[in-house]
Parts: sequence; C-alpha cells; structure tokens
Amino acid sequence: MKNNLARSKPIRTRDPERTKGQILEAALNEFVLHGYDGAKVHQIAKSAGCNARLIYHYYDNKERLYEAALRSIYSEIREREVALHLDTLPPEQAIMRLTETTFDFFENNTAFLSITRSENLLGGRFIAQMPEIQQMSAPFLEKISDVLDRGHAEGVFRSGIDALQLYVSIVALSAHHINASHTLSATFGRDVSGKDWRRDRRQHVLDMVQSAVR
Amino acid sequence: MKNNLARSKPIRTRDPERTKGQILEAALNEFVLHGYDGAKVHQIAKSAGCNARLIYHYYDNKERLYEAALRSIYSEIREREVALHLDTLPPEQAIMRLTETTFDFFENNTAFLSITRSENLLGGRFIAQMPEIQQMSAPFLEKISDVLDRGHAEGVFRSGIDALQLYVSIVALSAHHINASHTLSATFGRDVSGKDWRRDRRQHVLDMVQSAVR
DNA sequence: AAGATAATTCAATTTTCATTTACTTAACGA
DNA sequence: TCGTTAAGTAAATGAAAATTGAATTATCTT
Repeated sequence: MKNNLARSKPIRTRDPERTKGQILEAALNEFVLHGYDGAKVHQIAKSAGCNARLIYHYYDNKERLYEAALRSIYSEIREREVALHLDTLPPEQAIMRLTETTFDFFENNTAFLSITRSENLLGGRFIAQMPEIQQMSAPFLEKISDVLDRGHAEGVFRSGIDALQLYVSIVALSAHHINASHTLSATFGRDVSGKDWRRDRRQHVLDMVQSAVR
Repeated sequence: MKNNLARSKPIRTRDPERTKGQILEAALNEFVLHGYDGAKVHQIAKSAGCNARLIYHYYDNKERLYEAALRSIYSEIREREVALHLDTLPPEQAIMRLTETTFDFFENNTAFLSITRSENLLGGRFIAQMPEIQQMSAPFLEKISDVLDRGHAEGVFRSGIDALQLYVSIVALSAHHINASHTLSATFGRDVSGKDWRRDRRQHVLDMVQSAVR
C-alpha cells in the first residue's frame, strides 16, 4: 500500500570509488573544521552525501577514517615540495622560493595546518604509526642541507645553519598567525587574517629568513 | 543495618575556596591534555578529587568552566610580560630578553600553548567574548614599539620593523616546535622535544631575532 | 537471465557523556 | 543546641553520537 507511485528515494547510483573518495574528502573537511573529537560521523556522511553506515563499510571506524585523512594530507604537501626543484636554483633564490612556497601553501590550504593541529592535540597518536610519512620527508631535508652548503661555499650564506632548524623556522613563521589567528586577533585587536596584514606578514617573513641565512 | 562500623566515605572536609580552586586547576589540566571536546567533566571531577556535581555547583556548565580556565591562563602570561621592564634596558638587550623570556615561558608552561591551540580549534568562540584580554595586551605592544623606536634612533636597529609582526615572529619561533612537537618528530625522525634539540633551538631563535632587528 | 556479490539504506543498539534530581550532612549564626 | 544554608554525594536521566543488524537492490559474472 506504500511506495506505489513517486518513490521518494533519491536513487543513488552505485560507485564504490566515488563514494569512498567523497567520504574521505568530507572527512578531511570535518576534521579540519572541528578536530578529531569535534567531528561527527553522521555529519561527515551527510556532507559526503551518503549514509553513515557506508563509512563503516569502507573505513571500519572513525579512527581509521581519520588515519586516511591524515595520510592523504601529508602526501599532498610532500608532492609539492618535490616539485620545488631546489637543486636547480642559486642558493639565495632557492631559500626564498622555499619560503614563499611554504607561506603561500599554508595560506591557501588550511587543511594541512588544521589536521596537524588536531594530530598534535591527540599527542601524535596516529602519525606515530605511519612510518611512510617519515620516509617521504627525509630526502627533502637533505635537499635543504645541500642548498645551505652550496650557499656557504659560494660565500653568500653564513656557516653553521642547521637545515632542520631553518625549516622549522620557516614553517613557524608561515604558520603561526594562521594557526593562532583567532587568539591573536582577539588579543591584539587586529584582524590578522585580513588581506592587508597577511601581505605585510609575507614580506616580514621573507625579510627575516633572508637576514637569517646571510 | 549498614554502615555501622568503619564507614567507607573519605570524610571530605568542606572548603568551597579550595574545591573551586581544585576544580579550576584540574580543568586546566584536562583541557590542556585533550582540548575542549576531548576533556570529560567526570574526569575533571575525579582529578580534582571531588564529585562531578560540584562542577555544576561552582561553574554552571562545561563552557563556563572552560572560560574560567582560559581567563586564568591569559592572566598569567600578561603578568609575566609586565614584569619584564623592557623600558629599563638598552634596545638590543630588551629584544633579546623578550625573546629569551618568551621562549622559556612556552617551554616551561605547556598550558598556555595548549589552551591557545584548543581555542583556535574552536574558532575563537570563547576568547572573542572576553574584552578584558585585549585590554591586558595593548600596552605591552606599545612597549615593544618604543624599544624598536629607541633602537632605531640609536642606530642599532634597522628601520620599519612593525612591533606586532616582530612579536608574532618571536612567538612563532618559540612556539611552533612545541605546538607541533609530535608531528615534527614523526615527520623528520628527530625528537624535537629532547633537551639537546631544544637547547639548539633556543640559540637558533635568538640568532634569528637578532639578525632580524639589526 | 539467474545467481552472486557487494553497495546502500533504514532503523536499531550501545556507548558515552553532560547535566539533573533527590538526598545527606557539615558548618555556622542566633 | 537548633535550624538554616550551602557543601557534598550517589545515582538517574536524557540527549548525542558511534557502531551494528538486517534487509534491499544495483551491478557484475557467467
């Protein structure tokens, strides 16, 4: 007696790949927005346009889904870094380009910083289980080290700069005002997420990195 | 027929001040450890050595309790900054002292950075409602600005340094490796929370700030 | 075209957790 | 010392949220 005419179901066509992908994308979004504990499985399903049960079908549970999101976000940033080709540039240009790229990447991809923040809040519980992430990063650090050596040999860089320290500094300078935009804005009464302030910040960071290596 | 001999209750003496304080302290700890969503009211009560009902007795609800924790942590850092007396030092020393103090403060007080991280994850929902925090911070920024002017007049600092940019940079350089210690350690296979690395970091940050103002 | 597989849905079920109800009792002033 | 008030406890409530059971049906294989 029911469902005879005008069936109400949306008639979702089947496509596991698409579904799995949509779930991952939606999950990334929700984790970015609310962190691990703040993100809700049903909301992820809704935003992926599918049923919550499917999340368990494809990813077993919330933790595994989070791991997948974490992995995907790290792949992305490392791919970018590989594309930099630091070794083909003169030392000074290489460092400046690294700084610019890093700065711009964080500004345009809130996802990486947000997920990183969430992961650190969790005490690194998940990333510690992913050896592949470390393997992606080691070669990158070597490239920076090479640039620094080259610059020193050419007499344009000071000596004794540690590649990891420098990279952490570049990330720090590029990330903090984004990571802490709300508290900074509230504390100092200036909108640090505004376009003007960010442009000034970019220049300030570039100046700072430059005078640090010279 | 029950409870005749050897009563099992711990006989807690009454002391509203103490209880209220213990709750706040425990709350701070839990929020630091797990963020707002991750912290559990019952766990806070347990860690405060009291009944969960008392949290509602003294703080109405979880949100108010979090606000109280947030306020208390910000008071602390501003008090420290006032105690710096930047105006009594020669410009270079003043900036170095500010940097050292900031660096050491973050290293020894994980609470501030953790709460800040949590608050930013929440989109600044709570701090935006606390105008008193901004009022605590404005005078501090002016002092930095004075130091920079003084340094420029004396010919030891370069011109055109913005006080807020510089302060954000000092905080960024001092905080990022703490905020992101788990992801950094996992990514680069170095324990950035170890004593050695932190000592090196301190020197690196001091060098960087110094060459930024000169 | 039948049967198998697995994608998908809907509606539980279970868990977790903030908040409340109802009660007990210590402290304190009159 | 009596009675009021507020401090404190134990257990329940109820809502939110993660997870699962069981049925449905699209798609693929043969």
